[in-house]
Amino acid sequence: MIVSGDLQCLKEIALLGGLKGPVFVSSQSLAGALQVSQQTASRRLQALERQRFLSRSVNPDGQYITITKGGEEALRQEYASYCRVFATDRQEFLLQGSVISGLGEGRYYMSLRPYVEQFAEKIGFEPYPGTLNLRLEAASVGVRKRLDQLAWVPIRGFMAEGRTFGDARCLPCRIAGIPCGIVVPGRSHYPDDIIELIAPVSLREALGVTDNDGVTVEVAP
Amino acid sequence: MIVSGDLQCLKEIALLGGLKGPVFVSSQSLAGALQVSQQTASRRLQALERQRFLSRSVNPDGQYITITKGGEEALRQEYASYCRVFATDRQEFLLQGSVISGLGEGRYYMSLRPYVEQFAEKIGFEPYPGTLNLRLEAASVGVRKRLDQLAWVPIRGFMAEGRTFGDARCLPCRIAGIPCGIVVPGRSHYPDDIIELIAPVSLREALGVTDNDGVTVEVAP
DNA sequence: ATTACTAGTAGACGAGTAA
DNA sequence: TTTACTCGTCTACTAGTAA
Repeated sequence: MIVSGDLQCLKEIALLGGLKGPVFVSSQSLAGALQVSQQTASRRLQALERQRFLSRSVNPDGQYITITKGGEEALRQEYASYCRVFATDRQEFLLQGSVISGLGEGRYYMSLRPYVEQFAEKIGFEPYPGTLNLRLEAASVGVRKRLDQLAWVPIRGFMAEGRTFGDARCLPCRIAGIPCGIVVPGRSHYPDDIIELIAPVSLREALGVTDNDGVTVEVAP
Repeated sequence: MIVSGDLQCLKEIALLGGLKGPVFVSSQSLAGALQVSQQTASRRLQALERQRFLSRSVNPDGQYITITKGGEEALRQEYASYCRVFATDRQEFLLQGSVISGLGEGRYYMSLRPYVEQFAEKIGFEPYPGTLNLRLEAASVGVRKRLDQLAWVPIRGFMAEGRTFGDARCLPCRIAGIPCGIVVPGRSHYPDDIIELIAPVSLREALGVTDNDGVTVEVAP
């Protein structure tokens, strides 16, 4: 097991080209890059050599360093860890739920021009006047929560007819290839297990579904 | 500057999902993963919290940990290093955005000789005094983040007229064949969806664009 | 210039333990 | 069970310096 300080040193040499061939380095310059003393850099190199992560030819005016197969292996392992951390960006989320009846509010809001225009501009389609409400499976509720980390599109509220229409946010997604959006009203705390969807068409018609039918929503950030 | 031991700890939490949301961890289990004592793991968490790389809610039976923006940035920086080490395939990135008005600061900075000379030397052109600001499409914001893994050209700050002008970095790119550069001020936390561009000519004139017009930026490392 | 030894020491470590 | 404190040990650091 390589210690993190040594690994950091090995990475620095790799950045200088130590994987492709010998690089000329002084313990002084390496110390600068690692923000440690020259002595510590020197000791790190000795340690890495002893563990056979690199090989050196030490000269009176510097040294030529090459990273060995073993060293490359150690670096690749670390690289793989970071890939796993950030590969989640391309991860796909699937939500499973069943159709329920809403209160008809969706239809009202989706007919208001200021909202419609924002959706058209920001999401890429004019929403059909009406929303599809889904009750999520228990297993999907956790997934739903993770969606909050993604890049939702903000929808601004407005004033009209003497009242205030609040902010909202929308997350683009797909159902059976149809572009949709999960819409969440701004402040009101929505139940965890209910989502409301907009689409350019009537989803009930396009999918041929009615109350209690199962639906899968795909979110691919 | 985050020390390597702390970074290793932060990475471990990221692997457990600390970037997506709170993860439940005990210092004991973390200690096992890091091959250190429970006390050391606990100390690492305190250090990371103090440096605002993560936030915690500590309970009598464990703790919920979330990695902050700052922590994610530190991890991405490390990831970027490894990407540079192992980058083999050259891929092209396309950013789509629309022209917005800046605050006129770009014009000021791009008229300062120490900056101008560095751009001329390192990027290959003298920047026109003024920058083009773009608001990125939602879909391009993710692409923008990935650009951080490429090899940006560092621009050093300087002192003049009794004040300090900060570091910056620049990534060469093209718009409609015109060589450009994306410029990001050193430390200041820039909005994710805004980029600032320099070019040897006035981009507004050369492209014939004005506010809200769409522009495509090509980055080919 | 270099590398890397010795010496002295700051600080990181794990053990024990309280809350 | 937890977290995280104190404490004693010893590692790992920097400074000085030889080759």
